[in-house]
Parts: sequence; C-alpha cells; structure tokens
Amino acid sequence: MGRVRVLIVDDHSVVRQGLRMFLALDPEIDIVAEAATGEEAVQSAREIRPDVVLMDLLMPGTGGIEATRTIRTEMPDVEVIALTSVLDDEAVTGAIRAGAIGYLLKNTEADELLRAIKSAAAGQVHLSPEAAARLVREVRIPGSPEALTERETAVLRLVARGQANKQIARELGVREQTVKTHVSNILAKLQLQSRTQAALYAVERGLVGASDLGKR
Amino acid sequence: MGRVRVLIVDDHSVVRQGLRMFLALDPEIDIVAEAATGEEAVQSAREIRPDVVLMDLLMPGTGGIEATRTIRTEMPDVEVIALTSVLDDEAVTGAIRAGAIGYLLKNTEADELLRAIKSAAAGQVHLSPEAAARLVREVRIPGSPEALTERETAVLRLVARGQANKQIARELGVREQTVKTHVSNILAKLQLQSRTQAALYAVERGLVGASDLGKR
DNA sequence: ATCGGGATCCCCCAAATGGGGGAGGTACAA
DNA sequence: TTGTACCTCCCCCATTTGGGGGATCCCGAT
Repeated sequence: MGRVRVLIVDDHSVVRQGLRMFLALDPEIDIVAEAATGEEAVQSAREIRPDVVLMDLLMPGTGGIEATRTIRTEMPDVEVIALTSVLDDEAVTGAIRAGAIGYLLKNTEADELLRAIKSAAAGQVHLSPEAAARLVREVRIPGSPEALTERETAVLRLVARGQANKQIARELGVREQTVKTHVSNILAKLQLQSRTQAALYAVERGLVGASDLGKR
Repeated sequence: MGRVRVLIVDDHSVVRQGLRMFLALDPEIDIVAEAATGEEAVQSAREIRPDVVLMDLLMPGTGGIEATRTIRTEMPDVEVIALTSVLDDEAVTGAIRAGAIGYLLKNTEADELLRAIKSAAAGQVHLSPEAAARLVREVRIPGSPEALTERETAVLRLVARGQANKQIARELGVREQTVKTHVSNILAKLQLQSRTQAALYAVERGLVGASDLGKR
C-alpha cells in the first residue's frame, strides 16, 4: 500500500509544525493537511479523506472528542488517534467511545508515534501503556461506569464472593466503616442500588473468577 | 472408530490451555473447539457436533448446567462431562439432571480424565467416586434439604437479578412480608447468610440466564 | 507550597435485611 | 379425617446496609 495520509489537528501552530517536521522524516508518512479547530478538522477530513487523523483533544470551540465522533460516524474508514498532553480517565474513555483507535500523550517518543500512525492506518489499536491501563480498569459499557480504584476493586471482589462488610474488613485489615465507605462509593460510581447488584455486576464482568464463587 | 472429537468449555483460558495441552497427548483425542461461555458452548456444539463436551459448571453468564441442558435436549448424541472445581450436591445432581453423563473434579488425574472422555464417547457413565457418593445419597433421600419450592425458586430468580424484596413483592403480586419469608426459607435451605450469596448461588447454577443479569 | 485523589475513620440516621415466633388458607395424600 | 406441605401474611427485634455529612493522613502533581 501507499504512504499513510495524515491530517494533523491541533490549535497550536508550533505543535503542528513540530509534528510535521518529524513526521515528514518518515518516507511512509504523508502530511496532507492541518487543522486548528474541531470544525476545521471535520471539514478537512470530509474533503481530503485522510487515512489517519492526529487529533488534539483540548481545543477551543468544538473539542477534539466531538470532532472525533463526527468524523468516525461520517467516515468510518478514517482512523483517529487522540493526541493530548493530559492523561485523565474521562479524556481517555471519552476519546475511545467517540471512536478513536489510539490514544497517545504528547510526550511519546517519535518512533512510537510513527508506529501508532501506521498501526492506525492498518486498523489496529495502539494505546500508550498508561492509557491502556486506564482503559482496562474502565470496562467499556454504556452507562459510563466510572473507574473504580484499586482498593474499591478489591472490596468489590469480596462483595462478589458473598462476604459481609464485617468479614471484608477483617480480611483487608481495616475497620468496617472503611469498607462501608468503599461500598458506598462503588455503588455510586456504578450507579447501582445494592451490594447484591454490585456482586452480580462483578460476576458479569468476570471481575471474580468463576471458581471464586465457591469460596465460602 | 475414529478419534474422539472434544469441545472444551471453560471461562478461564489458562484452564483451556492446560486441558488442551495434556489431552492432545492422547492420539485418540481430538480437540475440535473451545468455548468460554455457556452461549458459546451451545453455539459451538451446534456447529461442529463434537462427540464429547468437557463443560465447566462455574461460568459467568449462562452457567454450565443451563448450557448442558440445552445441548443435551437439542443434540442427544453429544455427550457432556461436567468438569468443575467444586463438589457440592446441587452442582452434581443439577448437572446429572441436565443430562451430563459424567462428573469430574478438576483435580482428577490425567488418565482418569482420559478414561472418562472415552467412556462418554461410548455412551457410558463415568462419575468420580465422590460425585457418585453424592448422587446415591441424593437419590436415596428425596426430601433433600436443598429442594426449593416453585415459589421460592421464583423469588430466588428475582433476587439473582438484584431486586429488593419490595420490588419482588410488587412483581409477584404479594406482600413484602411474604417475600421476606421466602427469602428466609431460601437462605435456611441453602445454608447461606445473605441474599447476595443467594444471588451468586443462583448464578452459579444457571438459575438465571446471562441476559437476565442485565435486567435491572 | 498547595491542591487533589485516595484511603482511612467517625457520627447520625433511615431503610433493608434476616431470624424468631405465629396464624390462616388450600390442596393433596395417607 | 388427619396430616403435611405450601403459600400467604403478621408481629417483634437485632443486625446490616446505604446515604449524608465530615475529618485526618499520605502522596504525587502542579
């Protein structure tokens, strides 16, 4: 196949310059356009149909996530890589839900960025390790359950084994109060009403090994 | 006759790997497919018509017992061997009632597992000694302590969908008091301490379909 | 240096849950 | 007829659960 045709979207021209500079060094990459806003990005994507869009998420006006969603629904063959300086759960999961195939931080090395672009052109997912970590915690499901913390996950795992707060507290070496707090937060984040629902939720997601169910 | 065509069903890929590894050593065994859920197992059985299905009972979603029932009613020529890590009366009798021809624990020796598979392919019953013991006891004592009544089963099914007593009462058209009584009796019969445990118990036994879990 | 997230604990309080009784009704079988 | 099992509902009461505050500590990032 030919060179990978790339659209760069970022509101800072310096960033665009920098990206173009060092992406141009790769003979397989072809920078076909640039955009400074979400609207421009969508417009440009419509006209030139790039293979890959490098999309900054933090932009004035139509944000990168919104632009990503529009592009992906209108042009499923155009892959979008989210490129941003911040790493937070909402941005990561939002971008992925909007249809981004990759998520990279701006401090990624040159060669990793190149690999990501080529992967995306081939339709393969490429996430920065950090972004991937965020994602696995957040199971992709409508209703956008917020990511549970490590401790909360541990508690949920025990809830899903049918244990009462008191038992969990003993097992984790904390007060029952603490467990109660965690359980409350879990229910709030997952938008559930009872520990039984939480337990079922965990089982559905395979958060507990099926074999663990018998451990009573 | 030719080699015994086997379908492995287990939600843990490690277990599948392990089983395939050491079953592949026998020249008479042919692993033709694997499945990770009850649905997959049924689907796969329909497509490839294995001689024997090695079925894990403890799986998230459609449990192994339910899958066994479906396979055996649809495809009587496909034999199912229940393979699980836990040994309890409900699982044993449930699996047998669902149509399993064998019941083995996961810690059985390699050669016994092989014998069981070949026996199953020949339509012969093969139970682990412990399972056999449970079974005779169950048959001899029909008034088994774990037999839930029809109404109790209905209640348990709703408990396993994460519903509160009040909701269940409304759904069944009775007082909340009645539901409480049923739940208490269920817990007593199954020797459990909480509704969460009851819900998990029901899921393990495939009392609720995987699709039901989402019905909240 | 400050800010925020995470974990830990506390109080109060309402609701849900679970266990112990009992008590009608029906239906089916000994 | 007399059980017996099942379903239904009730009372009382202890415990558990869940929600609302708030507080402290630690740690990592800004």
